[in-house]
Amino acid sequence: MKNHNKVKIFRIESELTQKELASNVGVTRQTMSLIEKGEYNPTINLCLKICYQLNKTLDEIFWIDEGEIQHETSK
Amino acid sequence: MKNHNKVKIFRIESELTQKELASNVGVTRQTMSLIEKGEYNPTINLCLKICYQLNKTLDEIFWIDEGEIQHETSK
DNA sequence: AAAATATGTAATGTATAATTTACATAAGTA
DNA sequence: TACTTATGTAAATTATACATTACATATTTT
Repeated sequence: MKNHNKVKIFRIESELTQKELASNVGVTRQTMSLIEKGEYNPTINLCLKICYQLNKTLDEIFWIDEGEIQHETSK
Repeated sequence: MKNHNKVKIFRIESELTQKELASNVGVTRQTMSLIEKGEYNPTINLCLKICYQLNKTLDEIFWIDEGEIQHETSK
């Protein structure tokens, strides 16, 4: 299932590059790229670290309403 | 890093057993047990499914303030 | 034009989330 | 007493999050 989130939006607002954000939360740039594109399903601990860096909450960055879930069949 | 959350609290409020909640979100009872105990670091998709079942948001169940993080050295 | 920065992505490897099977205990119930 | 229900946990396996290395393109800067 695809995983939209608002990481890219808030990262740019914070004037951070993928590399900087990735480094700050302890993952690689590639991992951050895939998370932004919704192609990885990050763990809650990593989501929390991203929240702390971007000064946002889980709901602000990662909440998806139940009706909006993208299942594999709809890609 | 240990992963406290309020899954157990809200599960009991919802009068669900571990088995029922696990089955409803598509994991095993054992996995749900470990998540409740903070010994697994679930993915955001699984967290969202748990939220939908318990009618709560990510912040209500999984938010942890940055200062409250338990690192492995403090266990 | 050349060099540096920012991002995308593919292939392979490693760490760990989650499964499966199984056994254990406590508490309620027939 | 036996039987069922709810939970904890351990060992072995599988699936997948994430790392590593590498190469690509577009944009900016010198």
